[in-house]
Amino acid sequence: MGHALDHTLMDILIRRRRMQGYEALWLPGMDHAGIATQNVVEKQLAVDGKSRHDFGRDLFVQKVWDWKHDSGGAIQGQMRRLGDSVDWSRDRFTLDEGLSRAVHTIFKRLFDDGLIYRAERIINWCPWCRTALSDIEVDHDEVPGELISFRYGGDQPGEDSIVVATTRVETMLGDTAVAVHPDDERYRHLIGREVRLPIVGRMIPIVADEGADPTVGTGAVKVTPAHDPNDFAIGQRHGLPMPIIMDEDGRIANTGTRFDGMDRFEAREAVREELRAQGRIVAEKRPYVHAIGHCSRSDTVVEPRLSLQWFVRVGPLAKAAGDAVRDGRVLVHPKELEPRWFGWVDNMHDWCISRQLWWGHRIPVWYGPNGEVVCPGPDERPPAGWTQDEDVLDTWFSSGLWPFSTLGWPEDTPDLRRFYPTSVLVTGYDILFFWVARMMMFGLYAMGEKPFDVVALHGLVRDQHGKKMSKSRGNTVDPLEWIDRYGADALRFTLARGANPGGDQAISEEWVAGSRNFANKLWNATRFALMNGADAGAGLPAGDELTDADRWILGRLHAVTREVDALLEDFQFGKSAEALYHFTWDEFCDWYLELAKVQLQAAERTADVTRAVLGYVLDTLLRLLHPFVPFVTEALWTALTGGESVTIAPWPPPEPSTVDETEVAAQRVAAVQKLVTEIRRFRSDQGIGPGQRVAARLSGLDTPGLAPFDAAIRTLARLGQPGAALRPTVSFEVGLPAGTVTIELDTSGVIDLAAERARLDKDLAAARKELAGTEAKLANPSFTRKAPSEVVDKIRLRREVARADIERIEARLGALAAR
RNA sequence: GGGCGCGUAGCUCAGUGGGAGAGCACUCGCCUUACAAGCGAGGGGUCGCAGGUUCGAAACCUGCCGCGCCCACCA
Repeated sequence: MGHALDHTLMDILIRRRRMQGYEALWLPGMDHAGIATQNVVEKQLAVDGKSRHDFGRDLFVQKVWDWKHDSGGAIQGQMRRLGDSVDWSRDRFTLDEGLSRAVHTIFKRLFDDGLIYRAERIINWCPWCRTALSDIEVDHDEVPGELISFRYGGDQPGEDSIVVATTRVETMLGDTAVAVHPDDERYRHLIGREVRLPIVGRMIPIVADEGADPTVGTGAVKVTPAHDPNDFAIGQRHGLPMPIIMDEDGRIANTGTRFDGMDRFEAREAVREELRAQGRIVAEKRPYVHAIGHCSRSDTVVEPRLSLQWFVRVGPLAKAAGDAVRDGRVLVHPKELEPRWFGWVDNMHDWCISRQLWWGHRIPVWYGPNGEVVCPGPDERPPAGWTQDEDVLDTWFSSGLWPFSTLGWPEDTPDLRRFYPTSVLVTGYDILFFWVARMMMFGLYAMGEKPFDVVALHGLVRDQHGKKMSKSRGNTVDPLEWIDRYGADALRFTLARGANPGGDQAISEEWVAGSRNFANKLWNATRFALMNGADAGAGLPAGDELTDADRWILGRLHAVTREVDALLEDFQFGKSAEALYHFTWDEFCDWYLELAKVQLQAAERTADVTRAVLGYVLDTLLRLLHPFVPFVTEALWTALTGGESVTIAPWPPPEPSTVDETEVAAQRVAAVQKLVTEIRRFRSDQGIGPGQRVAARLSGLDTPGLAPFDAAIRTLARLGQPGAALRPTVSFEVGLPAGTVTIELDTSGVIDLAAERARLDKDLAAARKELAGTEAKLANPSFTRKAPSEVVDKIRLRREVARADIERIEARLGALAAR
């Protein structure tokens, strides 16, 4: 689902840019783990004579790298599960040639610059995948374990002894020292002496090392240099032996004890019990909850292990990646995620890039018969008889090349010159370090320039309760199922609507159904417009021919256009989708279309103007919605305009057209909405059926300028014309900012007095509350003195409205009581 | 241990100094000639708790409680 989100957001940006006249290039790629993602390159279309129409579909170039074969860990995992029935031999697969060349090229450059080296280090080893892992491929989870304290030495009376503690007892088989802090008075007398290592029987020294923290545990720490990063550092400082006591599968090995061949967890218990039998255990804490590393792929507990691996010296690369954001060349959006970026690039360990997998880009280093090590270039041949390193590269090593290798690097291609650096990378924040950081480091290093201007990060797609989707939880959904049921547009609109920068989104089938309903609404609205001769080619009529309703919807349309423009420039997908949703449904469909129905019945010229406005608004609206709802808008827009495709239609310009007086029009329409809603409310409270047309006299329409809306109000509120013989049995008033309208109805003598009283009581209570609130504020001298005058004026107006409402409602209630 | 963030309607979430909002869910009434995947009306919130700043706080500050994520070689 995350892939669907990437694609959706990216495609929204792309479609808008193309409609704006940019040449936009979308570079999707399948990375090793099957994560689909993409990048966009956009450049203002240059002066090569192409009109906007010329670059319709065929300039929408997509380069799809089929990297899915390059999936070391994932395929390795599958192989294990499938067993040996599949032929997984290395030469059954081929790597993309261009990518291999790019990988080789950058490896050599880094190698020659001394930024790649081979060394014996403690690395994270996954005994299940049987490979080294980089730091970020390890997840730290809290698990209940045990903390065992036990005694070394002291076998004979008077013999030196020292108590150490560990959660991994079995590692004691590889201990080569015990370390204490040099200033620790408790152990000063022991420094330089030796104790006998239980079970194994070797004598090991007690060394003084700053790395031992006197405040932790007993202050004495056992040292297993080959199986713990701290201990490795201590071992290096003191020149200790570093025996490896575990094989690649995580079994005890080469200790010369009976534990050899035993799985590490099995050995943990066995060694503990052996120590217990020897009476050495002085304390046991269980459960002892502590964070331990798990392989992010197989969830196996990772084992720190001394081994010979290849590393990237990340110092200068990470510094450059941090600086690019620090000095503003690259924008991390939203900005709140910047600290996360800096925290990482500024404290990065060297990157272990060698993997002991059978699939992937092999490390381009050859070894000679006398220990020579060379890295020949892609076009060079290693000396005959030399052998290539068996290890392959971390998948993220090749992924990091993506922004430029997809454009042809290392060749100097026109694409590369034109489109690098790219404009924006859209991806989830969960991949910031894995991938974005690699691209930044390699882009800055290989190209000498940032790979993108903006990193626009979105969040994770979660289930309807905000829980992370996972196979084990069983709450994953297949986007294709929803697409089958509700359409691709519905899924896309849902994802776009929920996408707030850097924020996770909960998604459920109900949301998708709601989006489907929206698309359906849009469809029906357009159908209605077409049935009534909406004319998108007529152009906008002159201002003085427009009704207030026309002016209002046009003003709103232009406001929404500007709003959506601004929001999309800021990657606010959710808010732009929301703005379009509400404009379409709540304003265009619910009100303008209803008002238009009346105008279409009016004089011929008025009807024609309405048809032109309908065409104009829908044409614009469909173009605005196109990036969000591409398929439906394509069908509707081509039907409406007869144009070739909305994908190559121009994006609506932000400038409002020659519509004036929208402010007055907006006020009048707002008054109509209030009036109609109040009449409907009265009807509803009185139990007058929606289909029942009731004759009514409206008075007071002139003052708020609503006289032209008389027919519209009657249609919307289902009121009939008052015949000469109308004898109103009931009347009520609606207070509007610019005047009060009185409605007199003939309800054939039937009126639900209790309901009417309840309605008025409720209004009265609200008005009294409003009056009390506003009066309290205005009675406060510091408010009138310190608050801005426009705020004070607004409160005064509200107070006056409340007073008028109360007076009117109380009079009505009084009249009611008299009956 | 460090960093970031979140607690607003039943659920999922917007709102970030001046009248508490959306979608879905819920109640009532409607097959009203674009749409029942719909229309109309309505109910529902001490905006986590406590202080503070301010004329005014859901919003800004401090503390507390609860939750989440990322980073981290503490035995």
